[in-house]
Amino acid sequence: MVPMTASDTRTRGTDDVCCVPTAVPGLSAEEAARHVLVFKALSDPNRLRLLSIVKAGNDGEACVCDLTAPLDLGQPTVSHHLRILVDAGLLQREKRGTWAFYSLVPGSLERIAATLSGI
Amino acid sequence: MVPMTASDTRTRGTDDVCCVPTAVPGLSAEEAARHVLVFKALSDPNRLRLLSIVKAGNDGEACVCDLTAPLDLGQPTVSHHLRILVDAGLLQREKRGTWAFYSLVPGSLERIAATLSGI
DNA sequence: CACCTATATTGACATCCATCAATATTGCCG
DNA sequence: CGGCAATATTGATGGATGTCAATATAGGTG
Repeated sequence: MVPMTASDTRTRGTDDVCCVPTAVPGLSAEEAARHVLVFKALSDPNRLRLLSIVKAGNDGEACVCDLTAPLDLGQPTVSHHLRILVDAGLLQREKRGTWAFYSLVPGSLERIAATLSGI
Repeated sequence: MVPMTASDTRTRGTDDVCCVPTAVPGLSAEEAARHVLVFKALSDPNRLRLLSIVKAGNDGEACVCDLTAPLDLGQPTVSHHLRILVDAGLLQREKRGTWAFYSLVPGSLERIAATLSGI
């Protein structure tokens, strides 16, 4: 194998060399672990639908009982998903009387889009 | 409980009613299932780091042997993650000689950002 | 062809996660 | 206070997933 340093800027082709670590390490393990929390929250189809329904709801909010029927899921499961979305910073909860109303955290989706660019 | 139709535009408060399905159903189950594939691919810290290293690599590409060491993972595991990223449409693979070079699919991150807005 | 290197695939295993049933909590109303 | 309605929590369970060891494939070189 031909030796090749990290500062070598040649494009590597078939007859060239490989396995030269780049100078830029990319995302650290800590940054990656932080970013992944949001994507994990988005990694369930029912949670995507929850976000969608909440966003489309009256005044941009919806209560749990609005969300159980369209998803064909039990109430505890919906509460579970909502908790994950709140923990990820995507939804916020406001209790009014017996009901809990969920709404999008302003700017949260835009913040995720920015995270994507920074990857 | 006070009856309330779906076309009622009042804001629901403590002394009001709940459980009125919205006219707009939000994301369908099929759309959600399709969108979730990409977010699942982004839901692993090592895969985020792979994307980051590939993007920062020389000519925006990197081969598998560039990726094994910084992640402290075995080569089969790295290949496994790369496959998931390719299947999700985030990376593309080009084989040159013995080596396989991976690079970002142009516009893929921007497309995900657009997906987020459409949720 | 024989051998080596880089990458991919397979199988096994431990862990995580979505879901539900059952139960607890909270708040309203009589 | 007693009861009811809405939501949250807990425990259990089946299925998905990340990881590795072992093996297979493909391409280059002698």
